[in-house]
Amino acid sequence: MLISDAIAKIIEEMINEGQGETEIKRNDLAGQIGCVPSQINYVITSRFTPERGYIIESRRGGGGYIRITRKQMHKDEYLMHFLYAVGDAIDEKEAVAFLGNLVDKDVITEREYVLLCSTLSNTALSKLPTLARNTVRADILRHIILRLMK
Amino acid sequence: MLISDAIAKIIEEMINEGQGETEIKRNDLAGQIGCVPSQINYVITSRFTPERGYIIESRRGGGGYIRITRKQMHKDEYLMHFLYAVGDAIDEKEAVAFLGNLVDKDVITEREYVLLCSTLSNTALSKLPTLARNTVRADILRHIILRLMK
DNA sequence: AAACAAAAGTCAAAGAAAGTCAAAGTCAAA
DNA sequence: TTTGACTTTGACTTTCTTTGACTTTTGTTT
Repeated sequence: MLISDAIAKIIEEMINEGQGETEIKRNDLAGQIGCVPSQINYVITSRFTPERGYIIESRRGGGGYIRITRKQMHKDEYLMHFLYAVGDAIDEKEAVAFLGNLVDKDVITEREYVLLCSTLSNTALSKLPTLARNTVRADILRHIILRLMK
Repeated sequence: MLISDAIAKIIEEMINEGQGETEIKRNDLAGQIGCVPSQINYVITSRFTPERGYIIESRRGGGGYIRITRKQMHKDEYLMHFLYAVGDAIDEKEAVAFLGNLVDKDVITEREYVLLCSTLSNTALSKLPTLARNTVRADILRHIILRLMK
């Protein structure tokens, strides 16, 4: 398993134990795991992103910390937020992350998630050049969101 | 025998051993077989296609992989029939009719129907010229059907 | 206040995989 | 014998991860 995935798993557990919130000491955690401190940043920026519903706060210096909070939003808020956040182009990874959030918020079911993911996948859109793919995907995703807001 | 066929055979065996699913390391496999890595891609795109009931997922970079999943064909002949019936291109009206049928047969819910219709609508695909629209729609619809066969 | 120590942040280079694409080869059918 | 579908190959690109040197911010001590 990748170190980054292991780190992400540890952090997730901490967040669960802390009811949606945790505070980590970057250097300590890196020490425990046996990686360079900046890898913690990498994991946070690549996996605990706003699109996936996390908020990051931190402080340097003595008594410094990194706080990670899982965002609690309400359905309509989420949908509105997503509608804007989608933009006019979006890649598969990001789109899947958005839909994953909707599952977490019980806006869609796990099954709907799987089905909708398949409609947005690169392979489903493989006939299109990458650029067009991302704009068409954004169009489809926006349609989905609009439907859900009805 | 063609190298590509040999590769396909190996992959098939791996899928069988893995109960319908396997994860390959492209470079390793190419090394074992003694072909260039990109030939693995060729084999996958030419033989493990969605039309034949395979789903491909992959990741680049460290810890990268290619995952191939086979959908059990025999499981639902009804869907199988649909898969072929979709064809290369399909207009919105026809696609909606297909999905409607799935609702009638209780394969999908009314809500799933509405959501999926929105992903196949002309407005969602409005950026594409009519011709491309119908082929992309067919691709998406086939992906949906494959997912349902899981 | 100045200096020092203790965090966290930034960034770019190097490494590890997979993806893309087009040129060239093969081979059977027309 | 030309054509066209399918295959093989490899150069180049893109994505994701790991690492470490350097910077910035904050708290503590003199």
